[in-house]
Amino acid sequence: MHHASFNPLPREFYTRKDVVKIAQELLGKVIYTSVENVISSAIITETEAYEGVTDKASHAYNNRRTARTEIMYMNGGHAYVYLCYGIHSLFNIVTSATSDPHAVLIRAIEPLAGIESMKLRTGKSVINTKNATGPGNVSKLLGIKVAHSGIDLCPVSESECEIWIQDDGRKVPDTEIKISKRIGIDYAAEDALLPYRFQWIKSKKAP
DNA sequence: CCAATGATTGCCT
DNA sequence: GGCAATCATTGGC
Repeated sequence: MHHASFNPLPREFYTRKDVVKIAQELLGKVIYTSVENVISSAIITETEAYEGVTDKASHAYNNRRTARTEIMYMNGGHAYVYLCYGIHSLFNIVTSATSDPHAVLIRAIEPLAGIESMKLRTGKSVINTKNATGPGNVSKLLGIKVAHSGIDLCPVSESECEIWIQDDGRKVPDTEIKISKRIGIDYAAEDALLPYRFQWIKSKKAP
């Protein structure tokens, strides 16, 4: 049922205009990382959309361009990774076209593979394989660092890529998607209320 | 040059 | 619920 052969999402998935729709569709997709000769993977279970130049919560609000945010102006399908609070690397996926700086923040995952490496990276003896929450933790588990900012998520060959995302066939029912306002952006005034946060809350199986 | 700060986390009471 | 940790980035001087 779930196929895990190398099959990255195509560029066209990321270059669409509607970052909110893409954020929702990323639920159930699988992130793969190949760092330090280890493959890790995890299902995306929580995302947030950041809607470019019109979104007060976005780093690119009002066409703000700095060395850091320049990555957001790349074509869809690139990684935008930045350091938050001096401690945490936050992994985002750039979407839409070149010069339209949309991005999706990955906030929680369900780890699948590379669990032993995740233990080493986090220093934890137990990894939550049901729902590992927190964007800083996501990057730590998968080995994603600020140095990955700007890399292409649409690689041609498996050998030369460090991060990519696949649709491995998991269906996320609309009834299992919780939509709410985004976290930690109180400074964004009325935009802090936008329903741009998506969580896959799996229903418990019947006994 | 330099002070302020953040798309957070984990540990405290 | 409160709050400290910790530093690259940012913007102002």
